[in-house]
Amino acid sequence: MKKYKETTILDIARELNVSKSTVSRALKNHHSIGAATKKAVLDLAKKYNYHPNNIAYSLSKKSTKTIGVIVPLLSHYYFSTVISGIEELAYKEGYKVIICQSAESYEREVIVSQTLLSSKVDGLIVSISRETNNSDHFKVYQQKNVPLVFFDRVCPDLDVSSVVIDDYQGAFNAVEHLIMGGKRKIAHFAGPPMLKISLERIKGYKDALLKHGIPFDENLLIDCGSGLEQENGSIAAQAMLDAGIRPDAIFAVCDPIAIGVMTTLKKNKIKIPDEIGVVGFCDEPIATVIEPPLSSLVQPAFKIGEISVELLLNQINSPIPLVEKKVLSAELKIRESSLSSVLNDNRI
Amino acid sequence: MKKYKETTILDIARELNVSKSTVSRALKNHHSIGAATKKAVLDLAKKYNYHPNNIAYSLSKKSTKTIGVIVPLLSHYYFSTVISGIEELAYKEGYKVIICQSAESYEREVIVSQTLLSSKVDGLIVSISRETNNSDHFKVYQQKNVPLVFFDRVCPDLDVSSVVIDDYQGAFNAVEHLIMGGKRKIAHFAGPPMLKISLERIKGYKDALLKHGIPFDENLLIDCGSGLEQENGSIAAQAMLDAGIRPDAIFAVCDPIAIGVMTTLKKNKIKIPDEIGVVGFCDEPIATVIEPPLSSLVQPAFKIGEISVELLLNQINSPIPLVEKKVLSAELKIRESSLSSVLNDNRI
DNA sequence: TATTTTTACGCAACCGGTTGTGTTAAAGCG
DNA sequence: CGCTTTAACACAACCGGTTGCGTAAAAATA
Repeated sequence: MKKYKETTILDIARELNVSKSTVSRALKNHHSIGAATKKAVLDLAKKYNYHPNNIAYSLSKKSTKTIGVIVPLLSHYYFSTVISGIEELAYKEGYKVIICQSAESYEREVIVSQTLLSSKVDGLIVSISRETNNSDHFKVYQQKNVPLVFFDRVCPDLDVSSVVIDDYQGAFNAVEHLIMGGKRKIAHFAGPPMLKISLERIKGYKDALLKHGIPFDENLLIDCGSGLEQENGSIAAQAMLDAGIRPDAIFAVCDPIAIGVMTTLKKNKIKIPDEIGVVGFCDEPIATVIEPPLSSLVQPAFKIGEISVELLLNQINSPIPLVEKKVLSAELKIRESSLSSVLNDNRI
Repeated sequence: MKKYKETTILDIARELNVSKSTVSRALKNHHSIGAATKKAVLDLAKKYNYHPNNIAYSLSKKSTKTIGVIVPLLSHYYFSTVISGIEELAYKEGYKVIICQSAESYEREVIVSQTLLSSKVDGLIVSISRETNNSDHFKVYQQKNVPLVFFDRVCPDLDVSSVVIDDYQGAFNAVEHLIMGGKRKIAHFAGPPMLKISLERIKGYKDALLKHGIPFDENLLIDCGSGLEQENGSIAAQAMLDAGIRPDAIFAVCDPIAIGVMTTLKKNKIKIPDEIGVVGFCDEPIATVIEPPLSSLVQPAFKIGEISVELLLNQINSPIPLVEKKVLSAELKIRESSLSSVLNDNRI
């Protein structure tokens, strides 16, 4: 499309027989500009529908007033909620937000992080893809002193600000809740070992068993493959049943997996929660809709977004490098899927 | 954070005793640069970890190679899928994507559209908020000749490129399907009248009734308030039941509403689909998980995203203004929620 | 060998803002 | 009334790239 000639500061200056700097200053109400001049400039700006050129501004100020965000997938309720939290605070502080998805691909993550770097974002908020096991593309940020905050999924080898939830404690509580309900043979459908959160949740699972004197059984630690989707849960659950493994409860690394597990269990006419209780992680909206409603660990997603921005701004405004790590706790929301009928009998 | 001195094209030029332009051209493999010089430049660029400054590039080229996207909410599976489609094609064509949400707020939509304009996006793809009934903020785009594409939710008073699905036909098919299943007293839970899609779906609903000789009943056209969330559906459904209105089928303007309706029906011990059949619109993933699985109209969301980019690029590359309107059809996915037991008897 | 091409690169303007440093005339001061 | 302030604005450099045009030397051609 043929380009439209934007009216610039210079156009206004010429028409008013003043200098560029005068117009620039008039536009931002600088004190050293006469009232009459100011009015003339403002009027003309309105008349010509003047819009400042952010690009030029950014180039001269060396700041874009923009923060970049990279998430694995937008289509997860959790991530889109975090983003809402990020936007809320960012806009309030006069920052724009550029959102990118890595689509759970390491390669794509590298590309968008470089693009964002070249676009000179003032800071970056990231939750890494599940494939990512190299952090060189983020080290460049550190090298160039551009503020970085990780949330939820962090790079274990990077010492940067982060806000995560206490996966260990969350997992521990979930499993203990199942034990309290009289469950003894509790399986864990685990996430990709690449992600620290997977490992933390496994640890919480094991420690809860340990605390209650239940020996850890290798066969009950189920690998869901590389995916975190419903399908992976379904397949893994069927495989488990086919292998003759029959737990009395399942703690899944995330809700989609839990949902997949539940559909498979129902298909196999296994009663939830009586025969097998289920607990998920994340509390996606779907958890309340499935039958029976799924117990899950609620993560304060919106707050995580806000805190991420807060930590980022702290870095942006700090004269020296800053590293802050926040840990929030996930709250166990008990619904029917884990409400064993023996619950009351076994409660301590 | 104290700013890190980025190495620029000029730094490299000085160290090599060549001019800026030579370095610039060497970096992009221009033919008029000697092989030795090229290599020297590339080597030094790598050594200093040079990253081109996109801001400067954009300023001089008057093109940011960026397309803006505004959606009402990221947390809807439909929208995030459209975005994936947009990103896919955009990246392939060398464009970056900036995603913003209006949060279904007119005010926020105006702000982000202005921000995007100042950021000099090369084009904008929009699905408007449900509050929006003024299009001045988009007219500025037209005025400045920056390409615009609407998808799904369009501004009725703007003559611009758009890609929408055939809401009328979709609704018609859904309702006819219910009629074929023997349903006669079919209610429609409608969307906000601000949105054209709501009106189209109402029209399809009415015409399907008409075709099959069923008189339209005002009382069966239910207003869900301004929201499109599950809660709105629940409330409206309960209100309907409380008013003594008892249809034998419900066609909901979207899946969340349908889900809300279903939960209320189930709470009232009404059997789905035997007593009341339900059909939604959008085919969110949740539709397959709820019990019984929800019949819905599948929108080719990913494709809608791709086509939006295609239409946008057509404009960007066209010497003259261009307006193309694409209409895709939604496919009815029949699941249990609308599979009336009398289906076979009544089929024509 | 004289002349034309080609190769390889430099110069400087330009994109649209911001900002430190003048400069001039009016106002304030003792 | 002479001198210092202050108000109001102009100049020009700068941010980091791109690009049209000019030019000198080397290569090709006549």
